[in-house]
Amino acid sequence: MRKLPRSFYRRDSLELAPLLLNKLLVHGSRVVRIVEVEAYRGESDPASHAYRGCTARNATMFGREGHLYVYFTYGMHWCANVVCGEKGVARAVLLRAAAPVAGLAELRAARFGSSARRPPASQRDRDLCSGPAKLAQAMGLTGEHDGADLVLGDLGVVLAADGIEPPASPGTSTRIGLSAGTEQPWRFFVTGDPNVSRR
DNA sequence: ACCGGGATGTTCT
DNA sequence: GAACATCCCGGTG
Repeated sequence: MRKLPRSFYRRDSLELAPLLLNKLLVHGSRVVRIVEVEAYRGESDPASHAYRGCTARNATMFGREGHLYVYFTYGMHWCANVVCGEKGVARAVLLRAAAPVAGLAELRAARFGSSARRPPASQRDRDLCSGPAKLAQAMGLTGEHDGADLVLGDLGVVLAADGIEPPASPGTSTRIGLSAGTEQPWRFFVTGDPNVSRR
């Protein structure tokens, strides 16, 4: 398991997004393998939080590459992005889904509660991280992790590579859940992985 | 299986 | 006041 250097993040979000597939996201003892992402491209992208410039909410997106951008939405959900590009240029990749790898008990507790009873059919492993807010909830990522440096491992959050390469031909589609910028095929996913979010 | 609506509160117009 | 990079549950077929 090899932590990714700063230079890995020094690319445009469109280039970084498919490279994030099959990378490991680590938070303490919890480890997941990223299987679905979306690229966002700042000022030129009407779907991006940075489309109308830098605000208190999206400031991390304009900051240094290799940091987490975590935002709050729909009054109850957190979503996590990886900031890339160069400082001052708002580029980020939304982490949309992942496969559980380690720390399954903690992932389940964070998503479904710590009750010891047998989970119902809806509480399957593929429901742990099969969406951006589910992924953040399972991994325990909230506003306190906004701005965390993945290269330094701030707050125990790290991005790492193991033996698994990104897919040579990832699946692609338009981005999900938007009302603008819906034309660009800037969603990338590991074809056939059961943890990829469903439409 | 699919579809519709409610939850819940921050951010920006 | 509206929108929101979402999710869950309960309806119906």
